Amino acid sequence: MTTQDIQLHVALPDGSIRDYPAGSTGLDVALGISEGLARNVLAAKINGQVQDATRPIEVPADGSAVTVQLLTWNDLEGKSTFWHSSAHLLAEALESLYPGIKFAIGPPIENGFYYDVDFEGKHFSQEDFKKVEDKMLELARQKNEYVRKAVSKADAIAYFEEKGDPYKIDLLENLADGSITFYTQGGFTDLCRGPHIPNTGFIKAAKLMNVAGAYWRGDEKNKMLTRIYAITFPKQKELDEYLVLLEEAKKRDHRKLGKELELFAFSEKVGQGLPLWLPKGALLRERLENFLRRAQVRAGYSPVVTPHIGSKQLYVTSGHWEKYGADSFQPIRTPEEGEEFMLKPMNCPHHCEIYKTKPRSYRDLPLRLAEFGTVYRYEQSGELHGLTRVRGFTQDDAHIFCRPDQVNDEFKKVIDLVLYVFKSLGFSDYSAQVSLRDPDNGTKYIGTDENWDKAETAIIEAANEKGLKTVMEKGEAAFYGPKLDFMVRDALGRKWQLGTIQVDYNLPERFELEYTGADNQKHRPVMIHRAPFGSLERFIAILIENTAGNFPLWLSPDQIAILPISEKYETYANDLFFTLQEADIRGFVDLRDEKIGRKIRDAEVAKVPFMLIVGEKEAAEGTVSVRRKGEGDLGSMTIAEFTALFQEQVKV
RNA sequence: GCCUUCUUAGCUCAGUGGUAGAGCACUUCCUUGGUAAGGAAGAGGUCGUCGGUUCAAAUCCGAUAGAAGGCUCCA
Repeated sequence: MTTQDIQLHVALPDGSIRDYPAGSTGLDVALGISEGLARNVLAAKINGQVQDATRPIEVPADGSAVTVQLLTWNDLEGKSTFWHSSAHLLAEALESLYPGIKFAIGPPIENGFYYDVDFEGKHFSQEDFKKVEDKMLELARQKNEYVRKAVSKADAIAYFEEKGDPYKIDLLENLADGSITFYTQGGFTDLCRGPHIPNTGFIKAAKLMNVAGAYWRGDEKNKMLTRIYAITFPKQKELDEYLVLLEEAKKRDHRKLGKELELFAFSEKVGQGLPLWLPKGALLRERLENFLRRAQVRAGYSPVVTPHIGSKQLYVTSGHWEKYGADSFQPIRTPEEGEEFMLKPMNCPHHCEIYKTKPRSYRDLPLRLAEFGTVYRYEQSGELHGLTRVRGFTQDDAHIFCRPDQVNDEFKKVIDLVLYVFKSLGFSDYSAQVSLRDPDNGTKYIGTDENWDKAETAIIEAANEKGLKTVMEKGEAAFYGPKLDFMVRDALGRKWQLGTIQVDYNLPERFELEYTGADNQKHRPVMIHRAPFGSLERFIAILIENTAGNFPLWLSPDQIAILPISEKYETYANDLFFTLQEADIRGFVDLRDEKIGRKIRDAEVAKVPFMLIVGEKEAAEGTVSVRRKGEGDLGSMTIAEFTALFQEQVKV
């Protein structure tokens, strides 16, 4: 290698600079470091841009160093490249098994990838998974290279016209000539910007996860395609581990645990999406409500109660009728007068009317009205999901009516409250999302641009001042105002909105809310809508999945189980039960004719935090033998000692 | 709402054309047992519902209800 050959300066992530001949690829760079690395390189990140590891790295005209990061399975971008290439492999397998099917898009996702396919009436279901997986692995073993080729738009269109792939042509319509590339591996060529892994041989394990319908371009007016979800791995062992992980996650599913722990149920007769809270679930709910009630008293909220129905006119005024009339249960009519009432889909209009019950002075503000308000919404049947998406649910709702100069401060106080709630319940893995309006879709919203700008600025400023790490999402706002949403994941990794805080300049206008200022003039208050839990139902669902049903002591429906060794100690057990009940400790006595081992096992399975075993010794000494769920025997102690231990652990 | 799949005892599930089965739970009896399942017996299902094909349907076909995974939606 002569000096003239060295033209490419590569800056590696560790800060070192290495020189390579012009025309070197990411793989060459890897080879220069170690052969092991070269075997594992999936793609290369060149100056921040991910590209094929097999593609020559462009030498900058000014001779400056190029930053190169070699991506492997351990990098998120390496994984997504791997899965993107796997999507092509899936398509190749499908095409060879079902010639003539049409392909739409096949992107990588968080866990794996999917490909949208038009089977044109051909049936495809889970029974076909195995042969597709086998075909994929068979093609993978051929170690076919992913070959990149730039094509003109005309040639690209001609190719897919010849092949008869209308979706690809549709995609091409929106692409600029000169930027179009094809990738070919084995016998399959796809329109694709790349990048891809070097060859199919990296893919050692493949599993189709499920099939689902998906509208072309996500528009329900378009044809529904078949979406095939799949995942691949560079090692069979990793697939096995992933499947075990999925099984574990399913055990935490709130629908499963809710049934097992007798927290809630659904009944066909009652109606879909309408949860029935069983005694234990209701207890849990009540404790959560009381927890927040106490926090809200400290934060200066005033509880209010409003009816479950409201005149349709109320919602015409608020704008909910116009925006969500079709998504609400239709109005109930009184038989004589023909008045129309709606099951309330929102509490805010009721609270606005409470505000209006008397003239308000600037001295009265902020006025914080809080209610555990149960609302009903006609959610699409296909969208209902356990407790996370239901048709009747209770919001821990409150509306803060304040002066414009109080908005920032009030908003920050609400952020504090939401974070306090999350922290108390052990939710550390949340993300904060600023949900803004979609500037291209004005008809979705009510209110003036000026008010929207004010509201959006207020949220962003308050979030920044609180040092919250936020992501901005356009088009996610409520129709009357922007939101700060707190998102948490469920056991299967799906994101749900829990807490929400919304600034609203619009409803005060619609309801003509006023207060008298220090200047003796009428002014318009600003509303902040907020719900730290969001909905009790959804919050509890996520709580169940986060804790796998092992609730903190203060929330446990049954905090103790008293387990007499035999029926001889029944009286002592019952006396103990009443004593502890006096100390506000809740639970039950297991009087079944079973051995102690059995009673312990059943209490453990029912996830009861404390087991109190009483027999001859305890009855004689006035003690209890304490066992903590998941930990085991703590030894015997007096009832007073146990009560003290309990009080220590029951604190929020 | 749309696509795919599923629905058998209280729960978890087996049973693919010849009129239903297991484990757990439940009831009764025996057992009075000291830190994760003591033993025995019993009871329990018009196989989601309605209709069709068939000599015969849990099983095949259609409709309908509910559930699951997605898509669209989500105040």
